[in-house]
Amino acid sequence: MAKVKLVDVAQRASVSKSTASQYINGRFDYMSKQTQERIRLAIKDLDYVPNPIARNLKSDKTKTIGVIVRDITGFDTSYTIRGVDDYCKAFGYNALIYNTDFDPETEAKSLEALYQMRVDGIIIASSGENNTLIRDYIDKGMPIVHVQLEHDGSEKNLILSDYRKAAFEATEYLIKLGHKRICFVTQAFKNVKSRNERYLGYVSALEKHNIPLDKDLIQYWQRETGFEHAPRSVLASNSSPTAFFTQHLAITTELLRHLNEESISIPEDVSIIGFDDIPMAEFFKVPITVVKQEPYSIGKEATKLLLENINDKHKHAQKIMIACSITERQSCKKYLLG
Amino acid sequence: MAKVKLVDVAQRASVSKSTASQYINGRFDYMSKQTQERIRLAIKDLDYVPNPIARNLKSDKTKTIGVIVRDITGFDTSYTIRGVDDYCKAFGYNALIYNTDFDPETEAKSLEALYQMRVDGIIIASSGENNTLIRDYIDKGMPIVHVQLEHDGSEKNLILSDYRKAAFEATEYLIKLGHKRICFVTQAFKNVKSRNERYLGYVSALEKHNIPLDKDLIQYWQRETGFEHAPRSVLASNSSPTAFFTQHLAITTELLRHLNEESISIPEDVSIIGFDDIPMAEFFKVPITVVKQEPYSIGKEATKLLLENINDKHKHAQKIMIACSITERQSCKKYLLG
DNA sequence: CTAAAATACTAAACCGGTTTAGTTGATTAA
DNA sequence: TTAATCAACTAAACCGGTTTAGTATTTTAG
Repeated sequence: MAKVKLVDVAQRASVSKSTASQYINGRFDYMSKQTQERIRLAIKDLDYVPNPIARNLKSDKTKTIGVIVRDITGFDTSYTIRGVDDYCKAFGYNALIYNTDFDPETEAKSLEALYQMRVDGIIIASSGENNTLIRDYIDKGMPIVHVQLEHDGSEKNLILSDYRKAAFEATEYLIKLGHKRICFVTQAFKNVKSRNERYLGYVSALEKHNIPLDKDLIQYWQRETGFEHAPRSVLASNSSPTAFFTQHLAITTELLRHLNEESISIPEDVSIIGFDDIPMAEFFKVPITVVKQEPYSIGKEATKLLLENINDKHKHAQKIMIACSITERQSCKKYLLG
Repeated sequence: MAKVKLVDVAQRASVSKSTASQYINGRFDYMSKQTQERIRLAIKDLDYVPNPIARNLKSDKTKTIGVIVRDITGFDTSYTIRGVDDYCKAFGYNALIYNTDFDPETEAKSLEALYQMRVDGIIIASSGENNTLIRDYIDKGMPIVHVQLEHDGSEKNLILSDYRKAAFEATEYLIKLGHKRICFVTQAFKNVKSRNERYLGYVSALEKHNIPLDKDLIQYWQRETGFEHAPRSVLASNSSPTAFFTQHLAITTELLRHLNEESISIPEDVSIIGFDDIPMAEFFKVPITVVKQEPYSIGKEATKLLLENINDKHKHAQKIMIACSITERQSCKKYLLG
């Protein structure tokens, strides 16, 4: 590869390495026009390209950040990454992606790998299982920005959707269509504040419209095992919901699959609104109405915040919330009965 | 951040930097057990982590590869990236993603950026507009593997789907359903061999079944301007196709949109088979039958080949083709008339 | 008993830049 | 006239490792 180094340039321009280096870095303060010209020519003639590794060694900066996500092939995730990457490139940074596949151990390993690699900072959509570990890295001086997920609330820098407001609006949207028994389908709350926020939004919409909260309408889903209670049986139960409000694309997808299998029609038999936009929804048998997040903006904002943290160590922590919006499609119908 | 360096370890273990370095690199050949133990402890006590930048400087390797794609948010592309990344991580490499958004100029810039960064190699799904440039980089010693696209055939290392076979099979699939007038919808061939290969597959299936080739059934689509002839008018023309065979997800999508708008039913009015799998196809009004590529495998194989090239300079070039498969859904029906 | 070989290390050069602390000759101010 | 200032550079240290060449001591072979 390119074997031309700074000494070669310096020699050809008949100056010292130091002067050549100054030129490369645009510090022409005490350098005659002729010298500048000579160096310029030498660089051009030799096709010289500075070695960033050597530079980084001295500066102790890598101009690289790490991004830890669950899976880059996720629809929203891929856009978050795009946002991160676009912002990075615009400021001369590179992003290294680490996929955890929802495994906290892989997450911990990724964190350590990025730390050892001495990336300048990390953006993480964390599992919540490694909170102490993450705090350790922050204490060691690694700037870290959380995205998408807030856990115990100890996160200092984070960018997320305004989950509470979004859930409130989605719930109210259904209520205004006449729905009163709305099934809220979520993953176990655990210590995930972002999930709880959605719940609070749901609850406050019910409260505003004087609809009593029915605990049986809170249904749980797990990535590994699916629904705790089959959607069919939930529909047939006493609480007999007229609408589902699913909290993740994965839940929406699995619900749709279940309903299809049971030949339960949407929106005739039950209405659905889901969190997260759906690819190619326009071609669905029933295009699903969703609460759309802004993954691209989240990626951009997260990177912006991270770079600020990297370049200004005493920047105060920030929590930024990004509005969601309802994309109305055809999975919710007016429910006229009491 | 971690300020502990090799000297600190050496000092604490009362050995020289050299010996400590040997230990770090697992060369215990001439080192007493006690010394090893002392160094081991020193590393542990000090929580020492070697600085990869310093290492790279000496080895002139970055343990990083570049990946140039059109857009990481693409469905297939995201899986290709996943394949690349998984393989990379397994061998201690990192992948840097560069999105070009189909712009040859951005592609050229990405190439240059990666070159300047001294990545160990590059995987590229190229536009075909920068072939000479790419050749220059190869000549400068940069290992480059092409994926997904073959252009003038001068590409030495490449991994792609077996387009000809796949197109043959898709066409034959339609023929066996009774279709004779199959509209082949493609981007302009230009010098893109991969597109031509598909065409050849289509043609040879027709030949095998003694169906004359009708040039009017070759229809063109462009990313910026869409269809050259509206699908509606193609259907109404003399060649009146009974099936469409679209060569890209983007084409399939736009065709679907057109047909929807014109209330042309699939598969009643016309059958469709498309290249590239479709996300969430199971929930479509009409789930589309597709020729599925294996983007994940392509990513893996490409990386495997690239790493081989990086570590064995005299490896001979390889062209690897990966089989596609038809995923039968509901967009093709038997066509019984002549 | 002695030379050769093996063991267990270390000093110093090196990777390719950046930066600090000078140096030199010309100009300016007192 | 002479010290102080300034313009235009350079030598050498430094970043944090790896590697080469070499040294001192012990063991083995003849």
